[in-house]
Amino acid sequence: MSADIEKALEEISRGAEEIIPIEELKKKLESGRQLIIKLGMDPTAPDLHLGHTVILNKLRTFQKLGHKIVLVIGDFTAAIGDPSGKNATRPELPREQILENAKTYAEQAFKILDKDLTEIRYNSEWSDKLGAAGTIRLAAKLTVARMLERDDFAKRYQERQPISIHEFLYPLFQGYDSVALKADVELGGTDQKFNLLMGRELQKDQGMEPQCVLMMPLLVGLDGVIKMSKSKGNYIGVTEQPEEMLGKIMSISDELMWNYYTLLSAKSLDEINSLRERCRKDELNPRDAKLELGREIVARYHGEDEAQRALEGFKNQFSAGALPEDMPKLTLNSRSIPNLLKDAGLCKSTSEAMRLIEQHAVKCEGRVIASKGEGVPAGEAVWQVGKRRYARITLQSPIEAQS
RNA sequence: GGAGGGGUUCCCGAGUGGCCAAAGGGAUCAGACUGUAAAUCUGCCGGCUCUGCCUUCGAAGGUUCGAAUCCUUCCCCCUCCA
Repeated sequence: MSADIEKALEEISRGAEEIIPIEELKKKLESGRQLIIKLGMDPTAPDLHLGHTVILNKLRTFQKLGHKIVLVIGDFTAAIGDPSGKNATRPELPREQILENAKTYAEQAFKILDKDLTEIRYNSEWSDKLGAAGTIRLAAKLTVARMLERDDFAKRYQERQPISIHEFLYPLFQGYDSVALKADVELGGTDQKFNLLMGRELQKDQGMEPQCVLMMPLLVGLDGVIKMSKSKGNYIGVTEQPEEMLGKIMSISDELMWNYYTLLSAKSLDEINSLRERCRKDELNPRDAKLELGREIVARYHGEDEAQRALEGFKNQFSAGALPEDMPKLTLNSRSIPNLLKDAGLCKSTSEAMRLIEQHAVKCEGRVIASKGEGVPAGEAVWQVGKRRYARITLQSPIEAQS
């Protein structure tokens, strides 16, 4: 095996949970031809977050090696809803919603992928043509026993949770995508193993060279417990502002930071291990290691300058206690402090504002507001709620003190 | 088609006529401690013109001085039998 192939394989394997079978992948790479790399996307969540980028980064690796990326938008299969890792049947999505989601998805994916080297396909293109007869032929490829081996189905079956027949079809259609595209490699999360392997089965059945399967681990969300997902609110979106992004990365636990380093950073494993070792020996404050991770990730989506700016802002604000550089500027005319906070969007409701005032969480020009009945003179002032919410508010007329 | 179980505030889950804006836990949020980390402790945890008022317990009606709790109809979910 040549040194180039060796290097490519190393790059591809990095951070991967599992590659099946690695020998075949080696052979494919050695063949020298342009490989077709497939990634299926279930267009249910339109906003891309760092969790999705783990796999997109891997696709980018393939792209850099000159291979062809095919993003398969599962507009057909979305009508089924991927049962992977679910303990319940998924709701069906309306068609327009699917297309809308897919569009947003693709746009955001191009923050990472080279648009010119990426092909986007919709799987309804070939799946629609199958028809009822084709679907039955497809369904004949797999036995119920095999299907029930799947962990998620097995679990649901055992727990007497319902499994709809159509959910059995999902892996088959996803596998059929690989047949239609003649995919060489398919990427996916570890929860996709069964579906990914189905592609191999069906391709073999068609007398094709079966695809290799590369699985990436799921990225854990900000809470450090469950996987990153929009619906759980524990995510960092790729379109988020630099400050927001950096702030969120800084709020993850130290332990999670190393996981993020492995899956998201472009640094070599050696570099990462060295950082880790230095933290362990107290030569490096874990906070600084985290700042470096944050800088790298912000730079990826917003550029080096923006990252540097966010980094400085963060240091000033939290290490030196300064005010953030840009905060919302508002002109208001409110009748009491709770109303002011609500009007400014710093609190959801006046009730919440009152609670926060009682908890000494509200500051005006750095001074803690002791009572909701305090008077406030007209003019500009910086208001702060908690550690993160700020606004520069110009008050048109003074707020009278109340008892 | 038949039998049974269930829908409670962000989530889980108690409550079966007044003491219920609704126990307990979780999540979030805030305060203390910090490195805007974790852990820990404390508080808050429907809304408002806030010592009071208004809206919430699947939906709509009804009984009652008073209903999340009782009655009627409807909607939805689940289990078992076929």
